[in-house]
Amino acid sequence: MVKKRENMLLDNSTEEKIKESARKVFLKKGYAATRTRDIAEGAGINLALLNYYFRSKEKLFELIMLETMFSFMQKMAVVLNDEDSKLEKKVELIASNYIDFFTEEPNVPIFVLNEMHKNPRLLFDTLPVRELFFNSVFFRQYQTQVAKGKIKEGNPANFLINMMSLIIFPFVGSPIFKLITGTLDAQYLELMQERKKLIPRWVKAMMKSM
Amino acid sequence: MVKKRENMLLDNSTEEKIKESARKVFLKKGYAATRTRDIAEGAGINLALLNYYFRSKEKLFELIMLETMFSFMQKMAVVLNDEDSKLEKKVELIASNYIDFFTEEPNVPIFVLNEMHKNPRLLFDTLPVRELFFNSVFFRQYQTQVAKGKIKEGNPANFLINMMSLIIFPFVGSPIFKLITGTLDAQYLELMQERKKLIPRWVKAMMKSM
DNA sequence: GTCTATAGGGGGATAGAC
DNA sequence: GTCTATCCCCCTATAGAC
Repeated sequence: MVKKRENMLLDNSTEEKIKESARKVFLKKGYAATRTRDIAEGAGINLALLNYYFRSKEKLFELIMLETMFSFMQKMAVVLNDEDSKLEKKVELIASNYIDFFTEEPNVPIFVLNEMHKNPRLLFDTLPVRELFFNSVFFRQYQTQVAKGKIKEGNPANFLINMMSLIIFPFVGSPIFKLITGTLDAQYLELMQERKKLIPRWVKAMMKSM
Repeated sequence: MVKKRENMLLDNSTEEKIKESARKVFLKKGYAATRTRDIAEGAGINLALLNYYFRSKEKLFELIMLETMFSFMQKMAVVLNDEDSKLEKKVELIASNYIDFFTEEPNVPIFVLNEMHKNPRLLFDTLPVRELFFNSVFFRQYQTQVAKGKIKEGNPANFLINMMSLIIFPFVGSPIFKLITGTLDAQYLELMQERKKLIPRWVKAMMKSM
């Protein structure tokens, strides 16, 4: 269902062209403000053809959403269950992966969060996120650290929330942060790169004092 | 321009009823998905009357947006410039104020962030946020701590970003976090309350190791 | 100020030719 | 598979009566 990036780029089928265009427009404008006409135009085809392939705007949207969330989760899942790396290294990898991902696709976070907020059902139809997290090597390692007293005992939810907040929110709130700090786009991206190394340290420091 | 809450609640004028309804619908659905018919219905008046008072959907939206952002910023501004409290106390107050605010109005953060992302111009037309922050007592205190070596030297932007991330993101990503951690709505709100006290500690711990 | 009625346009979806 | 033409609903905005 979800093809590899290489295949997608080589695949010049009409269906793929429409999906690429749809992805671009949906991510930029959100579901409600998107016009199927714009998607068609972006794909270099006709409106009728869009409906021929995907039946409706809604169906096309759900497909794009599913694929986007899947790639979103997958980035995490791979790292979470790596047996060879330690907890701190995993935090570093997660931060690094997501920061690279969002740097290339800056609209993904706000898009996913917003649509999810409007329609939480979209979440349930996807993946067993809950099991994915609690059965992970990552979580087991976290618990070990707590048992050893290296991480102060507390709600594990806070660990997850804090880590993801530090990684994702700077992208979600970028317009405000850029304005307040008077940072240009290029500088801001540099800052995000620096944060790859800082976030693991911060997470570590925080968790000692929960 | 922006009236006090007490006045708003007592003010039963048609104009105010429309604004209240508009606020509710816009916050819930976002600009694009909002129908002026729904606003009118919610206010118990007719569609024509809405345009009589506010000229257009867009004008009404801009007004609501402006007021929302204003109250958003004001919450911060008051604390930032308090001469009597120390830096750590300020972080505590900011966290506490925002968590209470978002608990009452859970749609505000994602709404503001999303609309701002779609149309960053909305930001520029508001307030001199930049000056507000850098000329604040808060920022001066931050610099003093850095000079004293109590906060490790680093980009001040990170201080702001991290604090706001820990405060706001849990509300923005609530659907996902609830799902992953298997938390019910009431429990999640409890968690947010607990975070009022935890966030200042975390911020402090982080800033020692920038 | 408030209403009813309607203009006017936009957008999603389909029929039907090629 | 792909196009043109068109349907039809929905939504914003306004005209005009009260």
